[in-house]
Amino acid sequence: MPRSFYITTAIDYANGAPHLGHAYEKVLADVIARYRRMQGCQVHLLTGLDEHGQKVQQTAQQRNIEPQVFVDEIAVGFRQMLVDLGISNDDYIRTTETRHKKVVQDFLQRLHDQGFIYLGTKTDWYSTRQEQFLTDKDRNPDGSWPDIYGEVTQTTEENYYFKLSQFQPWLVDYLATHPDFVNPRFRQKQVLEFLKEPMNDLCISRPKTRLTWGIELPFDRNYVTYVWFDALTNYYSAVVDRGLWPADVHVIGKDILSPPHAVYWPCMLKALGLDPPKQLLVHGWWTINNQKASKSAGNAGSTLSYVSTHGADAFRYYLCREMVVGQDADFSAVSFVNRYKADLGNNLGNLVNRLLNMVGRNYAGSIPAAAADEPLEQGLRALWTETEAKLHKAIDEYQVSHALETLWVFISAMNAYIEARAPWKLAKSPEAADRARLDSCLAHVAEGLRLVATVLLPVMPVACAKLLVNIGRPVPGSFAGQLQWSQVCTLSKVAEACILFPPVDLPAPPASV
RNA sequence: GGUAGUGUAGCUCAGUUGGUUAGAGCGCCGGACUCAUAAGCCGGAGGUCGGCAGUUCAAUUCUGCCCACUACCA
Repeated sequence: MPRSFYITTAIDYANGAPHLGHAYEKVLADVIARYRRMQGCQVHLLTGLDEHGQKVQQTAQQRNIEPQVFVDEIAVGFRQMLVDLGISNDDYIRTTETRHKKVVQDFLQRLHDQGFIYLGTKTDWYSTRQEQFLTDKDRNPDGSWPDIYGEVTQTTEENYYFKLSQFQPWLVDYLATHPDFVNPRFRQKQVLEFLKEPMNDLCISRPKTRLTWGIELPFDRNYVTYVWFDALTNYYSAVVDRGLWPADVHVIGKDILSPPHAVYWPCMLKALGLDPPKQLLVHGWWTINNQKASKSAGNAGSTLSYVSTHGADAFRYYLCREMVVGQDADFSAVSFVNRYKADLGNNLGNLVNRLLNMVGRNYAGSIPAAAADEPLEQGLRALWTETEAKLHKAIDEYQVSHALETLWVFISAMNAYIEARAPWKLAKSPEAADRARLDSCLAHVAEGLRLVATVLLPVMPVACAKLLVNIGRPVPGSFAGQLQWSQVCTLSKVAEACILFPPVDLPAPPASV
């Protein structure tokens, strides 16, 4: 019985087009999912779309269409992005689906029955011009309201509240006893810091007079539920029939760690008698040319164009290599092109072609068996053993960039190994010993590339499959028995040539991007 | 104002459970080579590891204070 592994991304909010942040989170989750699949886990990768709420309702109104029609349109764009990026999600949940609504209502009813939800009143200041509630934070320093809000009136509104505060002691204790709940660890400290202050109960409803585009409260038809009980529940509603709860990892951005994922969600689950997710993997934000990615700057979407110019694999590699999970990273045309040319084209792609050409020239395209075994060969094999160990460690900590860094040390070493062996000289030697060295050289590079391509499949599925096929090897569906240094490439027929990462002439990018 | 993170070579960043000459990639300079996507290899220049103080035989790594930037909170 293979171990199951349930991993999710945050669901994207259906207001606007997909951008780099959306893309990265999917890629990171997908790489982890593919890696676990190769390790033999029964993986379930979930992503989806958050489709309710004020903004969606407003935008649909402005366009004079039904909200459902609007989100259906948005969903097409987001799902296309998944296809473009090669994301291997097993499911796609939309919060307007019946299967989701049923679970949300079931949750709400159960909590209401058990007394965890109550009706409360709250007095607020409301700006009719901005159609939003204001807090003291919005005031001018002198206590007056800024002009942009127009007339500000005091309103009293009844809403339903979840007794969040009563779970605070439990949560503090849970975090103390589960130091790996939030990865990276320094993020967990921030959550604990947040929990030093007493929490308020969580408002979970909006009256239909203000918001109709949402899931109706099962115990009061005049209200819909608001934001978190709807959005967070997707992780559970999508797998309710599969018995996959609790999730192994929720991949999220740092902006929605605290309080939603680290506070609301575990407390909601606790109240329902369900386990919290096993871990939250929190990534940072991308800047673009050292500037905040934003819709107004128009820089966030344009980065996705590299998928079409350089391929999804290169894009995935760049994102994984450049961002240390947890930290912020910067996306720039210069660094993208550098990574593409240097890491992918020169170090890896060119190495493949060196091998194919030499095997073609000297062995009629059939990989020789290793004959000589000297310190150069032993060194390369020892480096692989070391590389593989580091790689697994890095991936287990979800530090994909470290894993790739380590792997490129090995790729570099193969290039250096070829120089040291100088097969073009060996080929001209009449000595039998030199012929044996030539055999070994090409056999070792072939085997090294097989290992690299295998272990890189989760990051660059298409390019690595192509690499394996071009050295005459099948594409494995599992790591089992595939990561030891072996002689399986012997007598494999290689392709004549293979350009994995061709030089790309870029259309002159806008100077600002 | 509080809390956290970051501050290491020109640029982007690793790393150091405290210990000999601090690392990588890119960029730059020089060299040798030619199997290859003018790729690859070797060598070199370049750093008071943010500042100050403390602990220690020894600190870039630990502690305290300070400075700068970022994020969250107020």
